[in-house]
Amino acid sequence: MIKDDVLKNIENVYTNPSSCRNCRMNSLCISTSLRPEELYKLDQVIKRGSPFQAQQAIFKSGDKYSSVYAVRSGSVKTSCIDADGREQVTGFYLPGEIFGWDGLADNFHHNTAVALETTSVCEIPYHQLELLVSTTPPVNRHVMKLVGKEINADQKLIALLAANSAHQRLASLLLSISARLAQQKLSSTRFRLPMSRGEISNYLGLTVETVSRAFSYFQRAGYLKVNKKEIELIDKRRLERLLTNPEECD
Amino acid sequence: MIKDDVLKNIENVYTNPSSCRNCRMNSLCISTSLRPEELYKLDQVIKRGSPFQAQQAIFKSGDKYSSVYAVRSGSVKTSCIDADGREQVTGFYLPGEIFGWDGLADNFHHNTAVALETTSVCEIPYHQLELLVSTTPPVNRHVMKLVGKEINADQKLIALLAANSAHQRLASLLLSISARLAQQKLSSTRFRLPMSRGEISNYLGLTVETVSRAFSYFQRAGYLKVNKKEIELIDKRRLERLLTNPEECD
DNA sequence: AAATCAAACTGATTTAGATCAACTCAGCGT
DNA sequence: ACGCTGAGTTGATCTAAATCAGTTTGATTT
Repeated sequence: MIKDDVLKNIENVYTNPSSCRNCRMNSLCISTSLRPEELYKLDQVIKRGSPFQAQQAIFKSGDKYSSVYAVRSGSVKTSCIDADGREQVTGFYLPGEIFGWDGLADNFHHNTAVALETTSVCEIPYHQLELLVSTTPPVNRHVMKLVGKEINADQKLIALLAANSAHQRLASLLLSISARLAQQKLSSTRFRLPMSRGEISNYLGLTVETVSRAFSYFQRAGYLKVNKKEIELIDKRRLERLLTNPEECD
Repeated sequence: MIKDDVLKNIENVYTNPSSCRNCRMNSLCISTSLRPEELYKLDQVIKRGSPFQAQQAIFKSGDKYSSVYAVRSGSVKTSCIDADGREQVTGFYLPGEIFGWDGLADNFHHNTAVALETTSVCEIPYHQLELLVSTTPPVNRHVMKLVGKEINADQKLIALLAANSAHQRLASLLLSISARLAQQKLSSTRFRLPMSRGEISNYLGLTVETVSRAFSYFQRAGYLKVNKKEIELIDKRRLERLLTNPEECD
């Protein structure tokens, strides 16, 4: 019977280690709060390709928009080319996070997405997701939530860039990464930054020198320890206070 | 008969001056590219309240998210309160444009929306829109397009704030407003800015003094004429060149 | 292990825009 | 017709971050 077949597949969802059901990321990702039937449908639609190498593009600006992506392991930056032809980093994505909504408006990507290290992603073909959305209201609600998160993240960055000092911007990025790692039950105090100083400074609207000096200052002030990309947050409390206060310098 | 009733209502869509069908904005707004039946359903759902006065809030940060809004006439700013308690303007919305997606992620508004002048809006109750989305694929596609536009606009602003000078930022805002007015078949060279210098400078991550000086510089350089909020763009070409070039000063 | 090269750090100097301080001007109420 | 208020402009000064100019480190090649 067809019905038996479906049931057997639903069972697979429970045992297949690469299914959404068993994915370590599922609490953040697209499958959150879906019921088994919905999860099964989603699982059917997701493509799990081979990993991307560091610096490899997942999609490029101008590409036809066909999918959104969830980071499974590794990390990704998205960037666009602005009016004067320079790259502008618009986001960093860690495991469990979704990227690729930038093609929604006109079916072409405006961003380029690049793996920052060896990275595997789940590809969710947008056309399929659209079908799922229109037949399964909880999926619709969840997709809108994810898109909403992207909007809120972008607006948070706007506020950061418009009104905060170099120290505040870097502190904010470090605390954001820390909090996002915590959500994945990873250490929020010791971690390795997947991106270069150049990528950080570009994202924060600063120069590499300023970012480098900010790291040195934070270390001197005892807020953290840096060794290249290795970070240990020592006094998170004071970093947080930096964000709200006009900054008591040196 | 019920069917006759429906037909009669569809007819009303054609004659009722406040229906989406007859709205001057409909080429930009949510009703674009919808077929008569879909348009009719949308029309049924939209609330058209009495206009808001200047400075009046349409929704406030923390409000339960229940609707998105289309500007019918007038204009709106959205802003949020950032970490250190100061206001940060995140967007300006002109006739035909949609705002209010900031509540999508968690059903609470993160922004406050305020009328910049006497403004009338169409309110689209989100729950109803959600129903419409799940029963009418073209509506779904259109809603995703609109949300995508918001994401792209936010990312464009990120790039502007991260990498552009004061002159470039102001030029970019003026050209953006000009282009958006043109879409409404309004003059793209002579217009009245609905927002104050303070709101412009906040949005662009600058001070009022810097914005004021930039206006004066543009006028001296013959790019435009300013009289308080009245703007006449004289040399749009050169303003555009400002955005791409490292800026040939004075 | 010497040579090459890029990323990151640090110091000296410059500068765009912030800050501080007047001043102008258009309402607006009395 | 009067000051009063707040938005906007302009000028003088200050400063955070950019720019310019090395230096250090570490990875990769030979």
